[in-house]
Amino acid sequence: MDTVGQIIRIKRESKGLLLRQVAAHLDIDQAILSKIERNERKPTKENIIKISEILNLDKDELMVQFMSDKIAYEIADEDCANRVLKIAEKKVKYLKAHSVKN
Amino acid sequence: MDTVGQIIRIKRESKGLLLRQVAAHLDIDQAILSKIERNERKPTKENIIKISEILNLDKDELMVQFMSDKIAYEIADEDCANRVLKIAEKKVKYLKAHSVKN
DNA sequence: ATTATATTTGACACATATTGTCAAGTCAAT
DNA sequence: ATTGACTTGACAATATGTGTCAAATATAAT
Repeated sequence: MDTVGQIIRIKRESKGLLLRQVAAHLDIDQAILSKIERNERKPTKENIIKISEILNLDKDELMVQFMSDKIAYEIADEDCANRVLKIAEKKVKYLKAHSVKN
Repeated sequence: MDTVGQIIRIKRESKGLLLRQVAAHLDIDQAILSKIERNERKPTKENIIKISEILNLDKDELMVQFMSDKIAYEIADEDCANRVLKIAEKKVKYLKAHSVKN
């Protein structure tokens, strides 16, 4: 089960890029990127987009990993976690069906 | 599709309690409770616990509604929302299986 | 062993979001 | 018009998120 951080680090290293180089493209300090890769900090959506650009990762896929990470950590300690996800699914369906269209 | 706010308001009224009375038990201003019931503000977990106490609502059930609300609103606008939930489910399973036992 | 380079760490600053208070406003029933 | 319940919006306090910076710690080359 890969975390977003692991995915990023492995890909960055496989491309032979330095923290400094990738961080420059994200316009953040390399310290933050270091922490993101070790799951000590969470990336912003902007970070995810820029990272997928420079590392040739699929943006949508990385975003899915990012958001599912976030949700999983949010509820993993609850014993009713699965019920929460089931009901959230229903609510998403409902919201999508009833939201104002763009 | 009921929101947490609706559930609370209906139960409070069925018990003939005033905002003021319930809010006092939660130790918050009634203005907040009013907003919570109209889904203008989100309750904290503490709020949820206290509310379930005074209104004789099932705490776990209310918590499930609360958290699923939160997650649903978080991701409803994403077109990959369902994939996110599916993968979050896997990650929860993984985290539960590998977490340090209490 | 010294130097050079890459990464990690932690203290701090700043911005934004959350959570609450308060007082004035609306609304319905006398 | 007064009262009681609720709502609203401006504000304050606090917590959380996002980033910088410089020092500490690897890692690798000479």
